[in-house]
Amino acid sequence: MKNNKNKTNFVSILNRYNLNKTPFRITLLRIFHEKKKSLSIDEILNVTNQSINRVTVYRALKSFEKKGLIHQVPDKNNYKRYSLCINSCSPNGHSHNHGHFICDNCNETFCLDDIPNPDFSFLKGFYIKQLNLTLEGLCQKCNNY
Amino acid sequence: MKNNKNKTNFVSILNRYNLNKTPFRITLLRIFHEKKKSLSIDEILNVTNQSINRVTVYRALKSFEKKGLIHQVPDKNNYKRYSLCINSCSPNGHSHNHGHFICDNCNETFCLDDIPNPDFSFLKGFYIKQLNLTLEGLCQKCNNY
DNA sequence: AAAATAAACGCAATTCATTTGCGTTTGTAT
DNA sequence: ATACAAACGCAAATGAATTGCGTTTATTTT
Repeated sequence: MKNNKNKTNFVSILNRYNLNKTPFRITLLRIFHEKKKSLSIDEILNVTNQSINRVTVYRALKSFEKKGLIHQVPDKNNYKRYSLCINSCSPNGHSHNHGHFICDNCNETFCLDDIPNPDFSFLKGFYIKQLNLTLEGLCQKCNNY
Repeated sequence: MKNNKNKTNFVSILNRYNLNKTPFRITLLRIFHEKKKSLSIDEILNVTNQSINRVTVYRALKSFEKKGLIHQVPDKNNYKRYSLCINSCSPNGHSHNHGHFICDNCNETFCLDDIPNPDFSFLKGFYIKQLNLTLEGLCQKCNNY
């Protein structure tokens, strides 16, 4: 029951974002919701047990991004990482005011949903469209060992 | 006179950071000081009129970074970009509290030296080593047209 | 100041994440 | 049920960054 309900839920999300509902894309959306963190291509492939072609993952991520369902997040190693959009994203553009914490040790990425809004009034004449904030250091788990 | 003085200055900086003083590395350091912004490999090559090999630039940047003279900054397109370290960087580690503004139009990158320090006390248990702040939008020049 | 050693350099070749081409399969709309 | 568009898998291509290696230049030692 629960699974069925969730699946329906993911399907309706894909519907809302005008994305085709293939088995893999439903799975991909579920993975993002379950992991609650940013994901790299390899992390996705590991979860899916390599049953899906790497190129398919790249293309799915790209179309998810284009429709405003996920967004790219910065990564230490200049690889691509994606994270679910919280809100106010659309095919016309992304707008994010949440930051990311990347752990130097385990390489996990955490979304910081509520960053205190810094005062950028000193940037006279600049039009600020988007704020990207990335913290690096040690996450709770790695900091304790 | 002025040029000579500046050159001496760059040489002494390279000395302080234990870097070899080849003609190109002196030039590279000068470029960073003149441009006062983050630079990509291609931007550097353009300034040097392609008179230097691309691989040499990559290696110089890497050794500058290793010694704590420059640091990598995030880039929209996942290419490598580097920026002068303001202070408190060493071979043992980088620590930056300044942010960067990237213009969507002209693609210039501006260092924001004094960001108001946001309050991250809500990140209990996390050890924050580095803060990367990137703003995207339009710079003064592009905003006025 | 010359010789010895280490680092920087240029070139060609390699690596590796990401993208593209294309024929086939699957999802969606008529 | 049929037609059309999008997704898929495979192989090949792209392109930023790295590596190997022989040569040149900078630094250290004598």
